[in-house]
Amino acid sequence: RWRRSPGPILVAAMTTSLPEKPTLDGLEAKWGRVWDEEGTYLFDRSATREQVNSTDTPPPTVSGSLHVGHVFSYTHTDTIARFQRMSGKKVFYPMGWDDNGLPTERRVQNYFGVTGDASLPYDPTWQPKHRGNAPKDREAISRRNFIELCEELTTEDEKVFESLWRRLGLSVDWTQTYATIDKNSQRVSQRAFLRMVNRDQAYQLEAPTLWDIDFQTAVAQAELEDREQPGAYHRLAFHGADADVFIETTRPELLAACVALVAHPDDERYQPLFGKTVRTPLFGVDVPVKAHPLAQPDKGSGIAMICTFGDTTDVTWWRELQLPTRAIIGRNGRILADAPEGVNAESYAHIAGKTVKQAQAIVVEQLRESGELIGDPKPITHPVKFYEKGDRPLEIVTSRQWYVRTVLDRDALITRGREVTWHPAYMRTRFENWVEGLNGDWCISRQRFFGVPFPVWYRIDEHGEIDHTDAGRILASEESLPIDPQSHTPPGYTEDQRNKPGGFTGDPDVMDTWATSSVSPQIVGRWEDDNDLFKRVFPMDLRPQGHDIIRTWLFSTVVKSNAEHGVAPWANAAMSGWILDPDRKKMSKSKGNVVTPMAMLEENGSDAVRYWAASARPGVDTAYDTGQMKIGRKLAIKILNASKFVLGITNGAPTSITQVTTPVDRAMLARLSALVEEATAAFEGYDYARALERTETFFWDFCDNYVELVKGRAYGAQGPEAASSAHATLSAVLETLQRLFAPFLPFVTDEVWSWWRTGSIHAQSWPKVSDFLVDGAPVAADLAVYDVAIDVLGWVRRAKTEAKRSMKTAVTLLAIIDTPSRLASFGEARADVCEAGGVAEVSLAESDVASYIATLAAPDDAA
RNA sequence: GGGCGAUUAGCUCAGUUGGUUAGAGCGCUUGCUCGACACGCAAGAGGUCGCAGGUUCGAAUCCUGCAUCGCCCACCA
Repeated sequence: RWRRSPGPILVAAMTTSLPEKPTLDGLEAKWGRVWDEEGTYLFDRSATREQVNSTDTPPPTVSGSLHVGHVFSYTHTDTIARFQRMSGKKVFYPMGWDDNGLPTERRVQNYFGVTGDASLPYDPTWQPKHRGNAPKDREAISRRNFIELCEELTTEDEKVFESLWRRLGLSVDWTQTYATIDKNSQRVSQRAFLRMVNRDQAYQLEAPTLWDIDFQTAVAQAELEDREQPGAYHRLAFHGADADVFIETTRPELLAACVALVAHPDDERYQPLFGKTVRTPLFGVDVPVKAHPLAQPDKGSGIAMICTFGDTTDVTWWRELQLPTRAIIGRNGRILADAPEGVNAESYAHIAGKTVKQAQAIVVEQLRESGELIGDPKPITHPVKFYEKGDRPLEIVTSRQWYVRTVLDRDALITRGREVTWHPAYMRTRFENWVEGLNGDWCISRQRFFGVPFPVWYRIDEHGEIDHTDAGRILASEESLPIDPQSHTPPGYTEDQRNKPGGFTGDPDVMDTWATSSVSPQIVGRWEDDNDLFKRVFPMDLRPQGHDIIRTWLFSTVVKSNAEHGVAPWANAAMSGWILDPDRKKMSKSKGNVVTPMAMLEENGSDAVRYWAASARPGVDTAYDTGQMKIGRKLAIKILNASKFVLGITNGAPTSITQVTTPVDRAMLARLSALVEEATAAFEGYDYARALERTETFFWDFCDNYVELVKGRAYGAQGPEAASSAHATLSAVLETLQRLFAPFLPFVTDEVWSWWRTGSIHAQSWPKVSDFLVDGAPVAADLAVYDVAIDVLGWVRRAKTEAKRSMKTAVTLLAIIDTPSRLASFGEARADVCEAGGVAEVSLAESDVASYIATLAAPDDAA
């Protein structure tokens, strides 16, 4: 088999030798190392705010499993960061690790087989007995031992994440990393908290709170989700002075906690009862009948029992109607041991200590016996509130918690949201829906171990009572942060006064994970610790995140920024979509269809995976699609081969677009300029997918049509000047395409760039329309020359294909019938078309309708 | 109950202010080893643009209603 090798002259003139057989293998390791060594992505902190583009990178939960969705959305952000960098911005692109909160605690519990117990003393010599595969029965250890394990494990997890991100080619500045539990983050969270307390934007309150009985902590409205659950309407008889009143309830076990009945003020059926009392069945408590507009006449019997507390409506009624409290559910979800005052102790004794579920069965049985249950319970399914990570329904218990004001600031928060440009724009509606639907302030305290503590102590009076009032509260000074009130001593006290009468006690709670994540811009910008840096990066340019956490992370960040700075925290918020199974269902672990990201990268190559991710338009849910990755891989290989070929012809020699003289080449240059304009506009609108798609389409056309068209001329078939025009055009297009692809395919583009240029392509400038001006003006070009040339070349190809003949078959005569204008355009490209198509002779004829007749050489002639 | 998306070829999706025969890739069919690339090249088949009305010279695109799917929110006795 004959194959021509590159001539010695070409090789000698090469600035860099081209590989004989280019490959994608090993590019991730090779270029990842170079970028790291050369500091390609380091932030230049001497830049002013105007010169900076800053990204508020989402800190992934390191204790969670690595998911394909991470790779997907972080790639989107990376393409934008790379575009900004090439556009001349000093890019501030940090990386955070969310090692805060419950996911970490859970993972530590399972991994080491331990459980935290605040009552145990710290044991510095203690060592875990298990690492992975820990048994179910867990060893209780002190809070501090537990936290040490959290830190140990998250450090390991962070390494796994970082290696994945590097492999994926994120252009993160790896000197700018943070963890949501590190000292800096703790200091920023605590400082932001203290300032909100001092401005009365945060406050402590003992009140009914949504409570997870398994995690034994308060949870916030934002962490709730509804789940359809089976239940049943139980019709109960309350005893009035004249007659029984019937209510329907799904929670008969709360009967002992009933404090009133309520009906709508306009409900004539119950108006006579308002102001009177009725006696509860079984427990024999006299409760008032009240009127309230929230009561719905068409629901159940139209009159409801108010318990403390069955749901959030109960809390509203209880507060607005100023009802007494008769709590019966404890923090562990079991019925309290002692009956509330006035409740029949004998009946109560049956349910004391039982779970809610057990208590319900017992109460129903007792009601049945007493005849106060009317008929059989009617089964229904209804939505019940759950903590999003929980397994049992939430209860409402009274507890002391810290809150951040949000309800009163609704208007300001909406305004802040409108200062942000949303991508896609309709996502803003979700934010506004959420803000408008707020029904309480944001509860930020959690009764957990691993998290940022509240920098607060409380005085203990001489009777041993903790003083939670303003006077009794001791706030840490900002200079002392971060502090842990469990191990640090407040000013004016000594450690031996801890938890003693006349002494002090530390706030036992930690902040909700979102209370820390919500200051991510302040954390990465080192607010108050390095205000010189902060003012160069804040407010930030971009918050990328998933649309599922608009009500949590996005919302809470706006709350904090509004409270502290009075501005929106960023100019743009870009929402990425979900990753779905190939069958369009949301990917889930339980279905066993989760692909590990590292395996995905290794199998397909990072550029290919990035191509798949970047092909999805902003905010759109996307199927996991290896087919799309294969296309990306083919594209990357094509870039290798096309670059090798073009550089083989042009020698990699420097060229100038002033050498572009041939009409076909001028048309190509004009098209290239239009591409740059379009790709730039797309990127500026955060539509990376569009920029990629346009560039890709252009590239394949360039390879299949333009290169084929000018190949002969580039080899010198039409003389040196015509060849030089082709060389200059090929070089300009190749260089521009390499740059345009760089944000998407960073590995292969830096590889091909290195074949003929020095420095990383990622440090080069993004192409500009002004790059294609000659003497200050766009290149004079007739775009039709290229279009007609490609049309005619297509006809020649079709004729050969339809005849099932090889593309090298000669065309003895090509008759072109077309409009005068197109025939004229063809004349400008005639030599290239004939060369590329193997056309010996052309005849032209005018007509309004384009057509052609191609006469192919006889098969024998080909030989 | 309120809101937001989506619905275009077998599959995954473009279609940017309404404008000539609706596009791409994958898959499929038929061919082709021309001086880069078989992880390639060429050509081809394949769609009444969810349904029903309306506006317009002209609608995948604008308006109204409906259907299906998905998501967000909701005080759910």
